[in-house]
Amino acid sequence: MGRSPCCEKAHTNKGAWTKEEDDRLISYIRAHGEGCWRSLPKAAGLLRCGKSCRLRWINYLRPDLKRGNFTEEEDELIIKLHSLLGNKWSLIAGRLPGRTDNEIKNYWNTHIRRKLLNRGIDPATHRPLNEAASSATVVTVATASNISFGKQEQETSSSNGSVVKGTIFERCPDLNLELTISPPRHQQQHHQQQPQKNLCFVCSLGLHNSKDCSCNVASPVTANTTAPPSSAAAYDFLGLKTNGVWDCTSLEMK
DNA sequence: AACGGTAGCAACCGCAATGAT
DNA sequence: AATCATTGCGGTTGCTACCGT
Repeated sequence: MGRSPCCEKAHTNKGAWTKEEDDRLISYIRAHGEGCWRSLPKAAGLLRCGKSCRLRWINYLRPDLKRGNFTEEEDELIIKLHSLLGNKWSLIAGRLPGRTDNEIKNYWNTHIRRKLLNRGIDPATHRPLNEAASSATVVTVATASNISFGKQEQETSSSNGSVVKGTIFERCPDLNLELTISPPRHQQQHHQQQPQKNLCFVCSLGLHNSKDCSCNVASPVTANTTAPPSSAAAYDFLGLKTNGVWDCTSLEMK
């Protein structure tokens, strides 16, 4: 038994959005807020499916979007986050205020991939191209070994391709690339006003009191973040192990 | 000026995850 | 626990603008 279609395709528009459709969607969401995407098109008088409305709003009509070129800092941040998270575009987007997952994904595919290739780096593995080619090991986007927990790891690659430590950090030593746990976008808006402590990567993952902590912040970041007891759990938390109760998606509190 | 190739980006599609019943 | 509905994500497609010949 197949899934029911998300909308009556025969009665929906497709393709580029018109100014009038945009206006209708904006005014409806301003009046009623986001959500109920399935019923929104009918209520807003749009001949679009809910998914299309959601995509249009999230990617282009949201008022908090930052349009325009990516800065060099954003470039490097995306590269770093991609090395940690892989193609988790929504998570990466969560670390770049005003940028959307779709925008970052497109930017990655059109600009950053080429940029990395020009540097001689495999955009998929973030390792040198010649080395990536010779390595028999499939290196997932975020090997546990290239996460720095506030310590400068200087180990270089081994011949079997198992370990490359700190390569990205060495390339961009000035960049503050610490990940922080954050709620989804709509929740972020409520929390953005609150001042945030400067947390190290370990604490940002909820691993407080860890021996790897470099910022010595003892209390949890948020009340509903349960901290795994060790840095090994951080690897799980990032989805670096296979059976993930702790996987990348857990970075967003639902 | 015309044409073909390429790059960039908006939008769609299918699937997985999550929530509700 | 099972099923269905809905939402969200990532991969892919297709259109348009730009550039070189």
